[in-house]
Amino acid sequence: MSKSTDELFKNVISHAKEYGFVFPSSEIYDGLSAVYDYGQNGAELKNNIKTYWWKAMVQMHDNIVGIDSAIFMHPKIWKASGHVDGFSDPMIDNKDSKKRYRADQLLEDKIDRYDKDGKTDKAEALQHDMDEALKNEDLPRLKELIIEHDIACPVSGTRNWTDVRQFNLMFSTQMGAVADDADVVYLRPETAQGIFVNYLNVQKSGRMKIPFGIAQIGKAFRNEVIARQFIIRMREFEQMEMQYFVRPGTQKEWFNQWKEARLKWHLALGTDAAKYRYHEHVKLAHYADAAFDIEFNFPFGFKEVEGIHSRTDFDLSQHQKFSGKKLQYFDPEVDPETGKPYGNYIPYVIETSIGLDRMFLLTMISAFEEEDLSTEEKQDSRTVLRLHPCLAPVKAAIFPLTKKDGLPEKAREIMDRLKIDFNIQYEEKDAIGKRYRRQDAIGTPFCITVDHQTLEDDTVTIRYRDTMAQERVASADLDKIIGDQVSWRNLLK
RNA sequence: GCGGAAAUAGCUCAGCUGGUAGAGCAUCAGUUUCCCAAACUGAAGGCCGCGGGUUCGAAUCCCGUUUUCCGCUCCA
Repeated sequence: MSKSTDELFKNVISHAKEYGFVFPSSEIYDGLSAVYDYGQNGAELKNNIKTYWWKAMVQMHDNIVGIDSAIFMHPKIWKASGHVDGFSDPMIDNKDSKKRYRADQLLEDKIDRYDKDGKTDKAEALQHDMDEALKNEDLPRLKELIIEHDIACPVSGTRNWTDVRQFNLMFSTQMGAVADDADVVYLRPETAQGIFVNYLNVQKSGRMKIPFGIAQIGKAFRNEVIARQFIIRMREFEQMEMQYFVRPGTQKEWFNQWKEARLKWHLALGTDAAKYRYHEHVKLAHYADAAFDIEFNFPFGFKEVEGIHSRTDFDLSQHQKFSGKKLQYFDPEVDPETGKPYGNYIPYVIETSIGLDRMFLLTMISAFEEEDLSTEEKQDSRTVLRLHPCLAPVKAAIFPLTKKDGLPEKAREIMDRLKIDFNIQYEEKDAIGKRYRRQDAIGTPFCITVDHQTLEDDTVTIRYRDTMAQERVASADLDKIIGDQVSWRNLLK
């Protein structure tokens, strides 16, 4: 990280706290690791990002509907999805090289080596012992096996191992008042499964025809081994996901379509296109047949903001298997090749999954500017958030030029009218210039000033955040001027 | 989880070799000004992250701990 981008990131974090966007959680108790709260302006900005996404995905597509599923789900769901097995690994660290390994993989490697050396009996014995230990979740036994079979760290070559520890990335809690193993439930580690298990409900009650999508915005929880870089990786985070159900064989086509549509959604906000890139997954997860990330160039490098994954029929098939309920779809459309309907099948799924908190940070970083306004006479600068007007927490601020002569009353009158449609702030404290700068800092696109002339002819000055230019307009026109700029039409058309 | 660095007012930071806390900005009240960081007067705000220890005395030295940042590591 270069010095200037490092500075930028630090400044954005300070700014986010100072102006009520993001606070460390439980700060008066020293904070809670990797958990953050959204403040008064942050909550508005986040809600606006959600609205933009929801409108673009649900409202603009007549074949996509939105749901809101519970965070608690049947524990079997996480067996079916692979999270119980895939999200909890026995790990061991080498104290010399500081490298961490999956204990079972170290043993697997050893088994392979035994096989290669022709020591098949040893290989079989170890395989048996390991399977036994894994089945019983006997972690100390796994370490014994590593010691017994003289396994050394591939990096340091030493046998100086820590104990084997279980890393489970899912948070668990008990359901029901009596603590009992049988009642363990997990906090969902992704929102997608809430969509998959409701796929049939939505399809039937909404009479959805393939292709169709189900969208959801919601919290997910992961007990990350390490969670850092501000709100990039949090233990509690929010996802905006859409699962698009398609006929098998057409997934490639839809995958490409969504890949492009999603990048377009990002770029519509006016963010520098050069900051974005696609990243193709070379090593695919077990459920996917194609995967692209949309990455953004954060001050600390390119990071995933959104993933577009072709998930095949893996999830629905798994749920059909584990639940015993048929999750197939009857497609009455005629296949031109066979002349018969496509009939019953389990749909394939294209997933678009965006991290809301990352999107929030991306938006803050892109908008943040420390602008030098110095002239020959005096030094001057301002901090301005160049947020898209649709996303700005406060749409307009209303100032009486002075605190007397009836100007505050007039200003309040205009505010009372505008606040029905827009989030408006009123300020009369301090000099006008200072009030402008305060609004710049939270990204308010318009400042409206009521002066003595307003009392005579009902005109006001409107000052634009980005250019700092002022214009005198009729107060009656404000609704339209602001309305045009903050209309979702600007992003969705 | 390992290694390194840091933590002092809302923010940015100063505080020397130990002697019970300071600046700028921000906040609040008032006076004055009135279209781009104005001035003046006053006020509030800190158990110096937390807990131990050394000492007559600790923001300062030592140990532990929490949180944050950086590098590994991890990342469905």
